Amino acid sequence: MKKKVALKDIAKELGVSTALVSYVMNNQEVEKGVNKESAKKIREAAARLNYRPNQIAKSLKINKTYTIGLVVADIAYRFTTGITRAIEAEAKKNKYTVIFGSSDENSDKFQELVNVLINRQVDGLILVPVENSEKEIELLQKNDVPFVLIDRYFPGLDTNLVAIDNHKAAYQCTMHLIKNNYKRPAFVNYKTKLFHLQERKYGYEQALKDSGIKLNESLVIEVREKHLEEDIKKGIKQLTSAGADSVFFATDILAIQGLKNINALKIKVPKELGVVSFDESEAFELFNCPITHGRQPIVEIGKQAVATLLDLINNNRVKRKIILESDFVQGESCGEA
Amino acid sequence: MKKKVALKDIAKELGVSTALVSYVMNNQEVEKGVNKESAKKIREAAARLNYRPNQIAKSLKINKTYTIGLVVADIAYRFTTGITRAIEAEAKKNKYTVIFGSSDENSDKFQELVNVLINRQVDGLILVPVENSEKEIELLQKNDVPFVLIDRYFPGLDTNLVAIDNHKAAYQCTMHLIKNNYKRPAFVNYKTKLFHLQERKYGYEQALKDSGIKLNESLVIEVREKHLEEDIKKGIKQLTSAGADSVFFATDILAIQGLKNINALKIKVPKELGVVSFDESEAFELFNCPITHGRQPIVEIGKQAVATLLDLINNNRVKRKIILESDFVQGESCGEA
DNA sequence: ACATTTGTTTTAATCGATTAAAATACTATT
DNA sequence: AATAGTATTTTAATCGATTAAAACAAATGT
Repeated sequence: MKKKVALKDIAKELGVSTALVSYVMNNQEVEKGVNKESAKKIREAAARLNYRPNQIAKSLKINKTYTIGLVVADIAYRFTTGITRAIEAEAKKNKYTVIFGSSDENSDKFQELVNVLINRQVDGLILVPVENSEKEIELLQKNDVPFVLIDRYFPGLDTNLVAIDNHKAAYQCTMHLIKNNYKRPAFVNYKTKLFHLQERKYGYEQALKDSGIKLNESLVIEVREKHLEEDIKKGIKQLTSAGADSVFFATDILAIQGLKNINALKIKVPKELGVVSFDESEAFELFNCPITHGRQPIVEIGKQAVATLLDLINNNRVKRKIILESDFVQGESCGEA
Repeated sequence: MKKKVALKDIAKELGVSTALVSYVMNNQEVEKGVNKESAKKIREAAARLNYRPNQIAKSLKINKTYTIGLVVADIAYRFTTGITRAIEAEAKKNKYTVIFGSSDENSDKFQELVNVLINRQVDGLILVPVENSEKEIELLQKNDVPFVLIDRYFPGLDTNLVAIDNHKAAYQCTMHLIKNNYKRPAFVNYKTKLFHLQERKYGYEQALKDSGIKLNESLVIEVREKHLEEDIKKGIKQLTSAGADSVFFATDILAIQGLKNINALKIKVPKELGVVSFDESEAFELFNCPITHGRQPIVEIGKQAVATLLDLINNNRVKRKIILESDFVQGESCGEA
């Protein structure tokens, strides 16, 4: 790479000091009372030499990088692409850049990523925490690193967060099945300790309870993330033979895998099996019928997360637990009501 | 944020110089002949004070950030999630971090992203160029910025690149239809100047020619990216009424939208219409039958791109145009052969 | 003529690391 | 005790910016 042009080079070229050049390059010519002629010459020289300020040197001096670190759970999730877009857009509005990494639901990788980002002096972090990452989160807290959790959080930790009311959302989805006259709704979830997915389970259970339907353990399927395809296949078979008349998938990924198997078994949706999913997927578009699903306000989550983080960074000691409502999108996969 | 612990703080704590601490923190104690006792004390103090090296200060001094800038075309593409994963993994093996941004197929945003990354002193760039970004690419070349183009490139520009043989891939896909006795294969593509998509078109045309099938303009659909849904809908109607017996979609996104419409029109695949796609999508899993498609060697593209870029960065003046072969995945959407 | 004011520019320290070269502290040898 | 040799540590410049404070220059007032 060609040697880069520095402030010094412009200064030398014109026989002025670097201070003057710096003032002009930062558009402080008026405050600092730089002669108009000089400013013009400096600007011209900068353009001529194709000067690009070294952001790193600047950051070192001002102790601020205007960078947000974002750690997502898996780059392949639809939630991830959405939230990344939303956060990038919102950050940009505030002149921040986003550096981004995916933990792939692995707590070691999560920790490593967080450390890399901190070493790169990001001004703050937006995190989608993974299973077993509480310790790392606590450490961040202890070290006063500005951060906001999104999508997921730990009820035992008093952190800033932006998420949705998963209990309510799941309750709503399950209730929708029941109201549409399904008597034996099954539930497919990950086998996990993650709070937000536990909440979805409790929501499901609460809906059954409030409707006087007895919880049937063989209608609750919990699959291992590492053995998704295998476990889902078994799960769908189990719930059909256990007499489920409908199923609520806790995530879009689970729904896709589930529907794949439902297709393979030639089970008709919604006639033979009602289906509700939480979160949607592009894949749903190719299914025989539109899938009814809960929908997260992704853009809003991104906005709130960035806003909260910037407040933290600017030393406004905020404490915010923002719980947003999710939408519900009526499809044709479980009746019309 | 709590004031961070610097080298100086450790040095002061122990009453030694920063040089000594630096040597130990970089595991150069043996080369630099640091006393074992001292090294131990320094390490302990670093741990006790929770020292985290300031990567920015280091980068400024050594004039290297160990960072690769990646600009993708759209974060929602499946190609993007795959290539990002592959590049991140490969970069990590070489102790590089990836900073990443999405241009959303917009050349202004592309240019802006490239500039942000350069100002942040990335050591090099991996770029998926967009329409009308030639000028920016030429500028990079003129300024000796190390970069590698992937997926797409400009035949008029002599740059390092890693891509696939799109002509051949499209030829193969089209030929597959013809060999399976389809006489009137249609082609759905974006309306674009992008070379790689033009190549796919030429591949389609060549296959027809070599099979003695006359090119029928009304079987070639070109949709505007900004009006995808609208144009695809019209296009599918057009090609069916023009008597197409099969269709080759130039990308997975086009295929999804196309199949959605094919479903809506209750056209049976493969009986009434054969389908081949280039690139696959998770969505295909929910279609009535597995979709036959060309597949890019994404991991390999990522590996080669990183390898080439690192060679460039390390001043090995390489010139590489790596054109990889794509695979072909047999489904059931256009016969069995 | 000198002090004061206003306008413009420079000086020099600083951010947190790295590192070549110099300095200092030991040990061993004669 | 002087010298040489080795081991260990410190000094100080540097990367490319920022910025408070000092310096300089020209214009104005008395």
